[in-house]
Amino acid sequence: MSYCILQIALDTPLNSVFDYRWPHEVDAAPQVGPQVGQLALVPFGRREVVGLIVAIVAESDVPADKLKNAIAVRSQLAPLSPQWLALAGFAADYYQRPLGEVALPGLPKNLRVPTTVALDRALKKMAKLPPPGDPSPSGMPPLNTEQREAADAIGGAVGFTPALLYGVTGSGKTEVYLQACAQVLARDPQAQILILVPEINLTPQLEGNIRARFPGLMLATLHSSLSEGERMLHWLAAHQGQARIVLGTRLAILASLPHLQLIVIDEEHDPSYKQQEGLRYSARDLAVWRARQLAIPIVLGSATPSLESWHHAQTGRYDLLPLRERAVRDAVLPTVRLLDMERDKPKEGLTAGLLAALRQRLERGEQSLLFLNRRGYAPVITCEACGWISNCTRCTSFMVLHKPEHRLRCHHCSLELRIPRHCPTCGNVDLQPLGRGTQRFEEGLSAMFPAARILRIDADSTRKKGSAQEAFDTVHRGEVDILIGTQMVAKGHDFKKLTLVGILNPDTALFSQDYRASERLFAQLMQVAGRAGRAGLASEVLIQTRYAQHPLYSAVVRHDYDRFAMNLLEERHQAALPPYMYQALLRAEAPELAVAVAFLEEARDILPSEAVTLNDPIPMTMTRVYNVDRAQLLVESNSRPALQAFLKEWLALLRSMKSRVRWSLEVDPLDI
DNA sequence: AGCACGCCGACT
DNA sequence: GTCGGCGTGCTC
Repeated sequence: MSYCILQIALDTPLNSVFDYRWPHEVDAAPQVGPQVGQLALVPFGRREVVGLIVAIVAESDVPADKLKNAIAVRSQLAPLSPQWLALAGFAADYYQRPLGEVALPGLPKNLRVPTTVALDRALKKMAKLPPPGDPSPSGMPPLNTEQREAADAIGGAVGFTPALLYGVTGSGKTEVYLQACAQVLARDPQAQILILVPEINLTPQLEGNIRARFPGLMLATLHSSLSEGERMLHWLAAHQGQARIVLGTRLAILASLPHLQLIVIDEEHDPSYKQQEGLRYSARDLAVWRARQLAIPIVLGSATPSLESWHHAQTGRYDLLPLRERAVRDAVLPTVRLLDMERDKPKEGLTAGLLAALRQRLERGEQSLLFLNRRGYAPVITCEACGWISNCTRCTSFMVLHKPEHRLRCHHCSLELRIPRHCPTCGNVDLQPLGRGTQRFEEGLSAMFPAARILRIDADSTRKKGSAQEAFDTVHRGEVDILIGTQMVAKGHDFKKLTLVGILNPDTALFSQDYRASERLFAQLMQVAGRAGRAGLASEVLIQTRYAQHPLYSAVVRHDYDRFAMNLLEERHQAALPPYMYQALLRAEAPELAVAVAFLEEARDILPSEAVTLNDPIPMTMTRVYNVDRAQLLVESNSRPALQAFLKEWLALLRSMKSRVRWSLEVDPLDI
């Protein structure tokens, strides 16, 4: 009996692999032993955990008395492919995290427990499933010329071919995806396709469309609201090649797909492709890397592409596939008009122009949507006598007035208070709400349109599970005249009777510290505007603004993304910002701001570099959240490899500082 | 990150 | 006298 050494990546912040002994017969055939890419159960400290075998070697540098034996190898499961391991390895390197922290959390939880009962049960179930089936599509609608060209370009592409499918709402992007998929599936009887969407609950119709188009194929979905049992089955279906199409959210980019031939990223500009905690990866960027590595085509679709992708399309790195015609039957671009709040003074926050438009829709029995990214009744209450305002005691933010619940609520730490009867500092009983949220608009509208059926949809009104769906169903059944909502109503849903979209207070994003705010605002306005005019009825988008001359709004009015993007890219170029600059952000948090800043100052000076610029630490805009102060340090370079090389060395030094300050690094940050 | 050990305050 | 606070130290 001799042994080999398994090098195993574990889900721990420790930046290394761990060596374990694996006993084996000296002349055992090599294929019966453990293989790279398999999972293994190992003792780790006082626990038993599942890790990933990343290498098998003869000797270990670890002292023999420290080496333990691996307990078991999950040999019933085919190993993850070298390509998959390379993807995880790239993500780990690029985002500067240990391999195990990247590779393991993406696997179904039931694969990572000491027992194999769930795995064995799932494998048995999968074995009973009928074979993959017939890839032939049912009912292919005719395409217009542009759609045909785009579908053929994607479906017929050979090798790494990144393409940006640029088309407004209603230009028929989905049909292009589906017909490109049909070509790929028909060509290779094993081909698998990965389709990513921003949020799966918002695109239930896409799943339906795919199932209807490819009735004989197995489709697997991967997203966070699956049960553990479902997740295991769907993951296995992808891993074993049975699922020919995998539809998922950003986490699906790490799915094991041994025969992947095409990747589709729908709404590629959507910020939810960026993970906002833990490993802060961009599923879109990893997808492009994965496509390059596998030498397969990838299509990024959007009506308002991210500037990064647009830039690549302009410079020829991506093929630009424009859809400029309206292909969807009855789809009409809405007319966008600006309502100048300086001239048309609002009443209850609503201009005369918007009120008239609402009245008209009520008379015609059509629906209206009012969009406002601010929930609650008023963002703050104040005492006019002494100037007191409702600050949160734990955060650098205001306590938001929630009138129906009779509460002041902090949206950052969820602190709740009863509404004070009088001013806490001077005793004045006359406390005034300042500004307007969805609840206040709802109240004002009810008073002005007592006969109208008004529904508010925001995080507060849909707290109960299933209540959001119920609310949307009510709108779809036509039982709502005026819908008022946040973010939540901006995506996905097509309301057939909706002919008016009012945008209530978009101006704040125009002057944000965050240089990406205007890019996001434009995308968001175009997206909400797309909710109207889906059923051939002439429809209008009205934007209430104090800055009616602002070029962003003129671009929205003209539906002119091209020009808007061109100007924005020019600005970014002048100001040396992404996509002309590569960034990373070091964040630190501590009970005292000074401690966090001191840590960042030390970090700034620890590794002098020519190729990267380390800016001075600054407190975050929202400095304090839940009694913790946060600050950040921006690292920039015009060379991605230089930035990467610097970060690797820098992080090793930071880790060795052994500071008590909690810190984290984000590569390619979206919010600054 | 877990999960231990370890040494000082308010409870049955 | 114990339960438990979270400081710090380790994981092949």
